[in-house]
Amino acid sequence: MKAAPRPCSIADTLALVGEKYALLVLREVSLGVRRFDRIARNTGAPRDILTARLKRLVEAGILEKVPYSARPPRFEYRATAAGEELQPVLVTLMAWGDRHLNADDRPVVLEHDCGEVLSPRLVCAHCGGEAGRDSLRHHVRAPGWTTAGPVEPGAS
Amino acid sequence: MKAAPRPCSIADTLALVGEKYALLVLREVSLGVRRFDRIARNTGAPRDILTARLKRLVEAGILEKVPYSARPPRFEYRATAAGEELQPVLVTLMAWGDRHLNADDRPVVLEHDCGEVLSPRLVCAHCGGEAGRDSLRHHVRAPGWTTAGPVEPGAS
DNA sequence: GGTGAGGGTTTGAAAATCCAACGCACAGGG
DNA sequence: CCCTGTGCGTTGGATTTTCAAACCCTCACC
Repeated sequence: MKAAPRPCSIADTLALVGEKYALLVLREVSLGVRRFDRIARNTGAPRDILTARLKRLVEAGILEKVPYSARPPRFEYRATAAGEELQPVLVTLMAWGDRHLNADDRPVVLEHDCGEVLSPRLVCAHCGGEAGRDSLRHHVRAPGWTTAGPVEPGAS
Repeated sequence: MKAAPRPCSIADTLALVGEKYALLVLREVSLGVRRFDRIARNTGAPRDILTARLKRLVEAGILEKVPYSARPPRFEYRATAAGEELQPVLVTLMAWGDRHLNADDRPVVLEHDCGEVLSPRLVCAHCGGEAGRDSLRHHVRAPGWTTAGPVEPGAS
């Protein structure tokens, strides 16, 4: 055997949406841009790559194809419920980039219902307290693994 | 000209951490795994790729090299403040994978200070209200762009 | 009948990935 | 001293992906 990587939902999620352009496609769909040509232009993805990404995202249940014309057969792409649940990922990535890369002029600003510009904060749904590094503890449940690595750090 | 993609902090952030393995490296570092060999094994990244990713993340100010042995010269990799601010991204990705891919047996569980298993929630730091799709409005500030796309949808 | 839009597929060159092997610097043991 | 092992990479070559541009097909419209 040749040492499987750590079992992890982050890795599993990235296997679906971690390829180049996948999250940008989702961004466009979230913005209401649902057609092939527009998504291609707005993301910069080559058309053949976009074809592959859309196919994968549809198979993963993140997007769905909805017909908007029968003849010729034409579809648009919409986020499913699962797809919409990825929005916090987009928002969080955007907030990081706004802070660290585009501090002086943000390309897009999100306005929250309350009227303020959104700065997103991750909290515990249960107690409402901040969910930051210092308030979290990892419990590795995958058999054979610990926080540091595999139990048997070499052999099989 | 050949049509630049939409200016966007999500894209800018992904240009740094969107390559394969980059976020998994950050995951390991966040878990306290800081040395080359272990990161390689736990993520599954080929060693040459890992070299490239670490270099890029260090240059981006997300990780830093800290010497832990002078002779032979050896370094470990730690998250900078900017790097730690990416943790919400990891947590959010993990939550999605836990819900949609590993619902019946999560490889890793996060426990919040309050004693409960964390389910993360994104809120507005200002008012504390949920920051979901329906409570957000996009304002595109980049010149020449609207929510739907470029102002002049073809020409330059 | 010609033109144009929408949504892809094809083609071939360029870049990134993967994996195994190698290199180097040192530590520890015999 | 010699041999082995560990840590951290680098190198070489085969394999995949990406990319950009061109092509194709179906219709709508004039």
